Amino acid sequence: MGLLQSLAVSIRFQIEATCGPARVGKLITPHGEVETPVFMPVGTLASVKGVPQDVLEELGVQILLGNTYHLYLRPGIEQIRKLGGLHGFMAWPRAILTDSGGFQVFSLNDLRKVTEEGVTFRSHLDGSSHCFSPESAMEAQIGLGADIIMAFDECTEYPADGDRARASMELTLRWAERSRRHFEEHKQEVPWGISRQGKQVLRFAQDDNPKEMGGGATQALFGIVQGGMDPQLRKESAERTIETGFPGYAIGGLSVGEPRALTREIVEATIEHLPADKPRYLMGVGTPEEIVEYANLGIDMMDCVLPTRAARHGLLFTSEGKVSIKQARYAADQGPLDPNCGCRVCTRYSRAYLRHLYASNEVLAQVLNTVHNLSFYLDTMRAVRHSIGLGKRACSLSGAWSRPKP
RNA sequence: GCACAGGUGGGUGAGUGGUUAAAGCCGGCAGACUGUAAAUCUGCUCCUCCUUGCGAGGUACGAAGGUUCGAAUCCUUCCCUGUGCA
Repeated sequence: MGLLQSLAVSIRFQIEATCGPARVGKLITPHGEVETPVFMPVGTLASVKGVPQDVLEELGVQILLGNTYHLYLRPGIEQIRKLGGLHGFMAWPRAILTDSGGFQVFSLNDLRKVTEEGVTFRSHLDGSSHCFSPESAMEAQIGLGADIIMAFDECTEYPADGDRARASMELTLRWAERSRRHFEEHKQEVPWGISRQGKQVLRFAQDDNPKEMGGGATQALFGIVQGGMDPQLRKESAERTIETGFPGYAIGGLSVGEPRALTREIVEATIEHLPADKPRYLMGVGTPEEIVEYANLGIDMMDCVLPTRAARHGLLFTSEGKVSIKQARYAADQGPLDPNCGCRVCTRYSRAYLRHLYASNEVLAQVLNTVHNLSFYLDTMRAVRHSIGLGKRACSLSGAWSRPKP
């Protein structure tokens, strides 16, 4: 691998304590430190649906996800680049990770065609035709300017037979190589992000971390391990992705409809082949109990639409289990959503009010529900870091998660 | 009092002789949601029974009668509601 220089300063990962396979650490990015294990809320369209950026900051969100495919279609990469990159555009001073669009190869099943070169998509917005290749996905992500960007991969569907899983894995490996090559040749400094007034608004990065990152930090490109549900393929995918060389590794292709026990099995089978000193990112996971479980297994980063989407659908996660706030039983319930939660929603509003907002289709229902769910997830991860830091295996905020509902 | 228009399941509202226990929507109940085509989607929602099935009975479209093989749908009377005129 001597041909390609190793990356200039992009991110650094420090492990501070471990407990078995679990670890707590710091991911130092051009836009601040991220304490790991971390849960990353999903903000596909440069927005965590329903929650303003300042509220996200107050909740303690340290890193957000954005999506290349969606932002490419609207408002367009060039537009965002001109407006200060994703950070400047959405006025988010902390870290951002963009997904490459690889997942849309999977989820937009009916609207795409995969070839060696890349993927031809039909826009879900207007039906227009677009191509994504490893190179163009890198170009787009360089334009967006997130701190961490992802290799362009193919998320293997489930179920997939052995031949299909291997072929898909091989394709992802070739795309990983192309992604890295293109990125190395074209990578740029992460834009600080410029506000409307022309001032630098991203003071956190500027003031608190200038020496760490030297102000000239580049983006970091992570590789993605595929291999379907076959531990052998996973091993091979991990080893060969590592050979290509990335500052962090993601486990992709899970949470695609397989049984949960299998997800865990594959995570364990994959994780043992990933380097201990690099961040490990499990993509698309999971429920509150799952994120705890995976942190215990040594996963450092996770993201999932579940807390935000479920919130908009009236499903709330609490220390006492799931609460479907839409139910009429809460119509006169004056109690807090979660008596053990200190979030701004639980300390201020009643279940009856939240239920009313939901039933009335008020936008505020989505806002408050999302704030609570994110708060619950972030609290859970804080507790996990605390426990692992103390050398204890983390446990879920409540046993409710592992108990069957009464 | 007269003239029109109406009275349908928890609400609203289709249906004007037979595949109608009765569309759709709302409400109610249950469920799904895991790198966001998702403020979305899926069931169920008269009663009883069972072998839970495009199952068997029973009720049901203001009330009571009638016509008809068959009526929410046609006729008669009554009750009620809205609008207009006195």
